[in-house]
Amino acid sequence: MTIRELAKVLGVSPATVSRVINHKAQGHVSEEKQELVMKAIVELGYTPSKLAQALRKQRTETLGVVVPDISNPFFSLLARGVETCASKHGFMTFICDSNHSPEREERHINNLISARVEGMVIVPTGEIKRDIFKKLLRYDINVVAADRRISKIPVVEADNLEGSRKLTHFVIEHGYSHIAYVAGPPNVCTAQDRLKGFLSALGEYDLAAIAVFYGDFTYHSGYKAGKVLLEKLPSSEGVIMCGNDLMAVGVIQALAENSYKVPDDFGVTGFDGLPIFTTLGALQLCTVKVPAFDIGFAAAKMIVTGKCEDIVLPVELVPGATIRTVLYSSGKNI
Amino acid sequence: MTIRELAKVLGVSPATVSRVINHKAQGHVSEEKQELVMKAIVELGYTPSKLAQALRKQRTETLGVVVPDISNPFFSLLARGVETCASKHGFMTFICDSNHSPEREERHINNLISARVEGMVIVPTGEIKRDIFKKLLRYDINVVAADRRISKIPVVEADNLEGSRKLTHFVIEHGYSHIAYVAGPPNVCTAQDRLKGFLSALGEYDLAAIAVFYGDFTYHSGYKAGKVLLEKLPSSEGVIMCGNDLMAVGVIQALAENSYKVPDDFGVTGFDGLPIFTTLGALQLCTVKVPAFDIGFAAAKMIVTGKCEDIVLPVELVPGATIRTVLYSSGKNI
DNA sequence: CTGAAAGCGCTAACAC
DNA sequence: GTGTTAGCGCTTTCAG
Repeated sequence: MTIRELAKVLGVSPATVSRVINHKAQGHVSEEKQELVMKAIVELGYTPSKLAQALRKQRTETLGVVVPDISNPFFSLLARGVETCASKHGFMTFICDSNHSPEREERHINNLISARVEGMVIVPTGEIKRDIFKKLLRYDINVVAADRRISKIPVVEADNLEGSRKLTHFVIEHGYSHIAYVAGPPNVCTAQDRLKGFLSALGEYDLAAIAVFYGDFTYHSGYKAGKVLLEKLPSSEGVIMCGNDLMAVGVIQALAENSYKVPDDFGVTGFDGLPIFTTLGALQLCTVKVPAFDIGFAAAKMIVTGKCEDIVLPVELVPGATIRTVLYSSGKNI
Repeated sequence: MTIRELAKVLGVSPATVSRVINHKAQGHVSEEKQELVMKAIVELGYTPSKLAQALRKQRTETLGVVVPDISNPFFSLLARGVETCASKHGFMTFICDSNHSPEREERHINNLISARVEGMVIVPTGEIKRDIFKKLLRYDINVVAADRRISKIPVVEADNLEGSRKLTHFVIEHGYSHIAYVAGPPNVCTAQDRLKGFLSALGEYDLAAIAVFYGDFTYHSGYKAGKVLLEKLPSSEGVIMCGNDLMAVGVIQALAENSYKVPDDFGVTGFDGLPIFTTLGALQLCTVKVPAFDIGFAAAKMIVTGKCEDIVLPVELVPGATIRTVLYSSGKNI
């Protein structure tokens, strides 16, 4: 069923049908023919081909979004933000999963270029190669980085540095002075920003970290960190701050297996503030809420509106119940 | 940059370029010209337009998948399964989020038809309307339902009935005889199957449920159920079985707020077995693992291979640590 | 081995 | 108001 067939059935020209499909009938197609066409469209189940439309109009009205792992609630929320904004502007969205692999990421980007998306938002696994840039430019496709900065493309990110600093202040002001940190991977800028914020806040109080453990943002690495750090921290006045919620949950699990209670024996903090984690288990995680949906939404908006300036979104401290007040513990009065 | 421009630059015909792009150069294009073309492609950053290709070949090699909520780990895992299988066969995937709304679902299906996807997998929010069916047929688009059955289209689902029955046996054999159930929404068949399996297993032991609470699969509804059921169950020998993990976590939270421990005071079970939940908090949830990824993968495979017969995937009991052994409690010897 | 030409489904400029 | 026509970027006969 093509526009031509439909036109033939009705005894009108394809142009007439096209005009009503595209809402350009106003004053160009008689009322009666408009109704005739519209009725036939629903009766025959005709649906215009976006392919042909896009080819002709030179506009696909599609967006792409590439995330490292769609089954991670943070990224799927971000993707949802992109889709929501895109949909609002009549765009369709290709959601792609790079599985943390630069190769898969590149393949997806190429696919999206080939699909002639009008723009894409990427949570990048690393820098973007020269030849990819060339193609993007060649086909006039806007790219914006979400959540993580990379060179030469605009970014929408959260204020991880400030969030981490605030969280650290909050912890210190609860009386903790023995603080260990479980950082995310060194090659991911969000992880670095959070670590930096932590260290800078520590510096302001003339404190030093008991230990810094490098994980990879997974539950498992948090669990391992928990096991290791257990030996370095004094129970009942120690706190383990984590680069994200998932690792915090891993830490809590590790502590639980050694019969330590949170926050009675150890304090624990996370980062991300995903609904799924903050309210999970018996207690509310002390964390920082990063607006994943908003990041995606803003990134998509950049593309559809064409305004491409960096955006840093504020974050919000979630006090939770996984830290407590520590009093005059090791002779140190805060 | 079109194929014609590229051809002109090289002084060859578009047909020649097309042949090398489509790997149809074997014996049709001289070695030297092949290399010439391939070099030019990377140097000029030429990427063929899938739009034009699809229009001409009458094959888009794209799939669509519509899920109720992409930020729910179960569905994003399912979507990932679809995407993985599709990608393996050279297909691109449109992932759409219906947000549990039949209207949004319909809009997405229409968009997918318009994009001329070769097939789509849907986790349906309800039945599919006649006129949608007509269009699907008109454009020869295969649809398969994933996770939930609906009329007249093939389905890939998990064996919820049997899984729930097994889980209930498992619980009863641990000595529990005071069992409450938190069901999912009545209009979702997975919820109904799980409830049925539960009731049937109960019947085999001549037991009756203390109470059945209807939730909606959300954390919040589990939480509410927990608060309510607290008053109906005897502590230390009661168990609350839930229609999914998320509600189980809500129940655990509600219990915790009333200073009840799991499994010491109450047993709790879930359903889904998502990695994110089974290992969360201090204890491993007793649940049934539903292969979300495999469901999506199998559904996509149905479409790309054209074999469309219903599939029921087996599920797996995860013992966990949220139930314990209850001995000869209320005079009832199991 | 290579190129010319037709046409996939649609829209927009132009005629009437 | 309406129809005719050309052409978006590509593939694929068909000739040579």
